[in-house]
Amino acid sequence: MVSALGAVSAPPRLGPPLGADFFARPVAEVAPDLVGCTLLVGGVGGVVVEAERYQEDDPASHSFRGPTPRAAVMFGPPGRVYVYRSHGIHWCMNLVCEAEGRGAAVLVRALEPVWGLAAMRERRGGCPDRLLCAGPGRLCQALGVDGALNGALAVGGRVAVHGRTGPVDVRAGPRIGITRAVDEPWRFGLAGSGFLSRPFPR
DNA sequence: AATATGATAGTCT
DNA sequence: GACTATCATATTG
Repeated sequence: MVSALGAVSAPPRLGPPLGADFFARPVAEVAPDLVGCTLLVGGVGGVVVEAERYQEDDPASHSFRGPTPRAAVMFGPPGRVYVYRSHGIHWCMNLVCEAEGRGAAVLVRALEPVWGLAAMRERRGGCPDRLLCAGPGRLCQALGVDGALNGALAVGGRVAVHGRTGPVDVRAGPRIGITRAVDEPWRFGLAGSGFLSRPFPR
């Protein structure tokens, strides 16, 4: 399918539902692998076009200082959702990776909106479609994600992740909005997507 | 197009 | 008391 933007667009079908085993791997593998997968919350969502990797020995990660009350979910079992509030205003959504006891997760930064467009447009107040889910705070608003979802399963039920339906060209670059470990190329994105929070340099 | 700024509240030092 | 894994709007070139 070709979107109105002419950008890479997802087929209107779902790959196989992913189980906890997908997330029970090193976050260095899961983060790039997640690009091209489909994230649904209550049947609303789309294709992951941008994600960032965070891990325990990473000074930019909430898990860096150990399992504080906020970061506890990051140290829990893989395949769960870690939601935190950013700058007092926005919610941000992560998918917990690696074995229980390891503080690793992938921040979902942008989706290509595909399913539940009407609901997303309403929640986002009628902004242009390419900005519906272009950023971690924006996509949480579009999908109706808030703190109540923190710790919930992401492998069935209200939150589900489905595998890719075709080949994917993944780019890597430095993460956004952090002040430590700024040079680590741990942001991954779908090459050429028009739904990124920011483009990747050529 | 690039950069600046204010909103706003939880978390950690 | 300082610092955010942000976003929308405003301003400047």
